[in-house]
Amino acid sequence: MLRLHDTASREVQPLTLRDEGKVSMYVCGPTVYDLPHLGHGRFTLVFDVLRRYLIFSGFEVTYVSNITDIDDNIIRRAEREGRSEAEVAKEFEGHWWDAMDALGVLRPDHTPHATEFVGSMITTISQLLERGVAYATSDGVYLETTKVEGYGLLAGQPLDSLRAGARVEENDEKRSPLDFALWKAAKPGEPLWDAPFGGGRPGWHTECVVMSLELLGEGFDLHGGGLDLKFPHHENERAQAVALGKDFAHHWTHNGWVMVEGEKMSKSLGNFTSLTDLLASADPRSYRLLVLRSHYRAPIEVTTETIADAERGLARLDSLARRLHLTSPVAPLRRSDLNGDAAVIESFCALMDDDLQTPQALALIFDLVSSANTALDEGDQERATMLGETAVGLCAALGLSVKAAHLEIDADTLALAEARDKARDEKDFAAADALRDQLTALGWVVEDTPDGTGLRREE
RNA sequence: GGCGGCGUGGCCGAGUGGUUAGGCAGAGGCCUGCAAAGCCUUGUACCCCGGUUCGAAUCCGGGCGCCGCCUCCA
Repeated sequence: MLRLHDTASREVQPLTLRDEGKVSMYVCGPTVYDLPHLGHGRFTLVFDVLRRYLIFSGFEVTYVSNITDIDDNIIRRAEREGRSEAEVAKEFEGHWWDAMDALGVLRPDHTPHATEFVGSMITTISQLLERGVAYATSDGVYLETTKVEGYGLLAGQPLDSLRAGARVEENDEKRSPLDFALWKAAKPGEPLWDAPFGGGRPGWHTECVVMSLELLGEGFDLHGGGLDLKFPHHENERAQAVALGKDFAHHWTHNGWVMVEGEKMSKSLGNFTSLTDLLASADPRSYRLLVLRSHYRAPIEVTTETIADAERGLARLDSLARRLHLTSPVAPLRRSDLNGDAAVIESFCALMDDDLQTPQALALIFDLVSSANTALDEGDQERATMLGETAVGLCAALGLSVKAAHLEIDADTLALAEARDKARDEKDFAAADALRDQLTALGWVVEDTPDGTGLRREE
């Protein structure tokens, strides 16, 4: 069974399952008020890899990831741009899915929107009030964290230090600085939902508890997100579940940060902060490779150099796929459907089962690439294909597709290639080289193959 | 202030008490008409100072440097 780092215990632990063979996971999604950034890209890739690997391992996975479509940032933007919150949310949710599709991140099985669950949230908040663990103030409803058993578990810090660092707010009705809003009373002009405790909107931490419990049920297996969510967001989700007397997530996993050349993130330095920009200017697969190349809990450095480096690594994979005419499966691959080098697949799984050691798993794949190329050079087509299929299959297990597909080549280009073959046959190398130059100028990379001039697009 | 992480060869980035990570880039060679792709070979690496040990980059102590969280930012 897969062993994964658990934030609550701060140890790598077996992922125990509520239902045998089935994994239920909830990953906190975006608040859609702006374009997705690199951090969004990383966490979605990390958990996409986890999900795909679980599927590869034969589990039936239910993956839930929410869209927060109402919050202060959305309200501010809507106000600034003179349009509705729903319009803002819709626009940026569109950008979100565009980016996810480009990254090859599988769509969640369920994508709850906060605004669809306000009724359930109101019910939940009422229950917390009834239980005496929440209280109303003039500006909303708060959870009384001091009444929650084990508050601070995920933060991993003594409550005193959390308290010491808590922001001093103008609201002195809060009984503890750590208490957080379950419900925010609407100010004039703000969108609101009616509730017994006054019109307003839900606080951020409430939606994920309500939606995860409603869609996955009590005691679901895994809750994930970026490192920054562990406190206060996940801490506060957990606090509500505990206060409700409900069994919440059994395993907490958080991924590390994205660094962009220290703190400088200006576009003038050539750094990417918007995922949308990155995806437009580089092969989207390069970001997945970059993410896989370091451990999911380690910080990663994203620069134009590291992206370019990953793109060249990709070229090596593509090149093998091209030599062997292999293509990646479209649907998530299962181990039982992969025929290949059994020993290597076994090693791969052992690495992945040990807290997702993707860097070593990649090393294994690149070793396969070398072996397959060697076999090809030695004329052992059968062995080369077996090794190549293993490599492509393991890439698929990580969600990394290879690009061997033959491109549509227009008639003019084809004519140039044929003319070059003819010139080469006639040993007219000056003419052949001139034709190659022409093709290069058109953006093609010319590679000689046993079948004559081979063409591929320059990346 | 409290808590936590990190410092590996030109770059990125794993790992480990003694044995080749891997990728990219570089050098040499093979293949090729020449290239491209591929293959082979190659690289004095582990922040500093002590200590433990037969042996430490890996363990312990100290130092230096960098970073994050403690603020509804993934």
